[in-house]
Amino acid sequence: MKTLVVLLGPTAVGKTELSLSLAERLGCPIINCDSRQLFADLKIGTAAPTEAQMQRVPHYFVGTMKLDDYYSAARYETDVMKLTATLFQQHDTLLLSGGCMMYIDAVCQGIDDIPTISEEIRTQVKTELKEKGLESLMDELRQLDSEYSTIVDPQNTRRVVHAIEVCRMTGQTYTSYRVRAHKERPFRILKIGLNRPREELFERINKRVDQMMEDGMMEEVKKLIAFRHCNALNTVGYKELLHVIDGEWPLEMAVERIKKNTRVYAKKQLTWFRRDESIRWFHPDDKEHIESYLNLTLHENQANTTQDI
RNA sequence: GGUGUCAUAGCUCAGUUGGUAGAGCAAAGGACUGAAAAUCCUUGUGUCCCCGGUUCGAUUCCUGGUGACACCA
Repeated sequence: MKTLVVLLGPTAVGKTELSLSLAERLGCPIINCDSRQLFADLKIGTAAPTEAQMQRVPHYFVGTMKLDDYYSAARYETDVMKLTATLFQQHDTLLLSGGCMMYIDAVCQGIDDIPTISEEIRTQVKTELKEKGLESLMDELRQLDSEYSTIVDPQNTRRVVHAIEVCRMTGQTYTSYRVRAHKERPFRILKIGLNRPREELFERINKRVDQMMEDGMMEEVKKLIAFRHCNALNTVGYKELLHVIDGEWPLEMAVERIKKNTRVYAKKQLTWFRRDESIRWFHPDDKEHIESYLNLTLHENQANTTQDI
């Protein structure tokens, strides 16, 4: 039986470093699961694996996309399933590493099969939102999909808009697509969560942001101004520095905001992970226990397979 | 040494004409299915510096400490 080891945890906890040594130990490549490290031009601000690190261990889905490429959790699911099907022919174990909660779930549980919204309908709804406001869209949603309209957060523009897009696109309710069925995977999934005491984590975040600034984060952002309207740049670090470039914020304030927003992001990740009881938690420095846990579980697995034969 | 001002949440401070207190920032909790580092929701944490006095009641007024700051010597 094949096993996908999922290494997850809040930002800056130390996933990259540990993933390298685990991958070397397991003799497998690393599949990135960070929605922003996928973009080629967001190297410094997303703390993407460096050239040297990727030389040590082959990585997939790092820097593979352009800023204006369209991407989604559903595509990620498809891409990863395709990739693992190939890689598992040569490896018994694969390592997926990252902190993108929704992408992890898309791979581990699957995501509903919803048609991709056409550009036409997207702009249509967007314009209506601008002209008539969210309340009016909510009214429409009550008409189109009354069931979802009672569940959705009426203040959350994104959710309301998307539901309406699906209804218009398909002529059916969004609810009818929202089955949330757990998909069976042809491999076993082992989730390893990394976490540290808050204080420790926050200190690492603060230091890492300072380091990013030293490493030329500002220059990185300046080069990307032409792409500022891409969703990929609606990312912690980039959006704050754009305010500096626009002369709206002093640099110092932006750096503080980046630190704060990164802390908030880490908290959100932890909130999401907390409800996932299948995660086995470790301190990133506790390599010994992580490795022995992996050895034991993978070994056990092998023994069982042999017996089955 | 003298005089004055101040002492309230993790920080900066407001306030209570005496009925045990609230803003900003920081922080905490949560939601989440094709934009997810996105998007959205909720929450005030307190020996009101300490000992005593007045009072039914003191964080508030008074005496005395302690500490910080300013000015004068």
